[in-house]
Amino acid sequence: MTAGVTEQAYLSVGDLARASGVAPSAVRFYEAHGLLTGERTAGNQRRFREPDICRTKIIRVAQRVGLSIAEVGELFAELPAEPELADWQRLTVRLMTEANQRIQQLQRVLADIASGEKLCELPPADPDS
Amino acid sequence: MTAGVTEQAYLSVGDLARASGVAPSAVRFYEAHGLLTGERTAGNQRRFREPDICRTKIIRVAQRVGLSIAEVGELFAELPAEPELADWQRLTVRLMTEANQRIQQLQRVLADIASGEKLCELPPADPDS
DNA sequence: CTAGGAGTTCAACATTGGTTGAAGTCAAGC
DNA sequence: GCTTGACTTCAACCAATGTTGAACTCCTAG
Repeated sequence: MTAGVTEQAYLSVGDLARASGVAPSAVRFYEAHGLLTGERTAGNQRRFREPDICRTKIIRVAQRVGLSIAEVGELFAELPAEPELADWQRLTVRLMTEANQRIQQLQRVLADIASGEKLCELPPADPDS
Repeated sequence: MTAGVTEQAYLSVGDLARASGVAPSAVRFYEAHGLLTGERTAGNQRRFREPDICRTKIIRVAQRVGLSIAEVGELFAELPAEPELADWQRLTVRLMTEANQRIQQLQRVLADIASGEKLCELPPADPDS
């Protein structure tokens, strides 16, 4: 542990990983892809802030929705430097919209399957034989 | 074209690809992974049958549902050697069930996001300060 | 001050679902 | 019987999403 998380608002890679339920390697990966922005200590170690726990959890949720890392990046790109509650809320609304769209896509697939005799005609009983 | 598809029920890779809307390389890929089973001509070329159009279309639909190639393989493994209408229907029912499960998963994600203050506590206003 | 856990970078590997290219073969029409 | 397009195999490559390992540094407690 880097420091009592409750005392200081600084999180090492491991702290953030534990707090948000991902592997440390994933945290580094997300930072490398611009989803998280770490400051560095004099000794070149990453130090995150509590909102990064939020960001990391959002990444996981967004992935469950079906977004790629790049898409999460676009989402995060709309956040201001110091996001406020309203900003996070807008983001979650966008996520929910996305989720609903994926649901609708699946429902279209369902409809396609249901009308599926068109997809899969069995050899249509040659009228000549 | 290998032969008038209407005259003979034999399909080359290209015939099957055109008929089911995938690339020839994808057809070979599916065969290599056991989703399609081709006979061979004396000259070592693949020859498919009309039900393989059906199988190929099902592969695409299953992928839209979110199944992996391996999962489609398991699905196909339950088909008898000469599937009848009822067999195909059971398969499509399974696919629709799968699709519904994915929809439910997305709805759980939606619920998780909606209850999302838990996910993303903003710095919770330290009571000591 | 030193040991040991946690951090660093970088490269390689893994998986999924194919595509692409090279080098060579088949088949069908003229 | 030859040309031409479609076929064959095999290996390499692509993108996404990380994980793993090697080699090395940091930092904190004792």
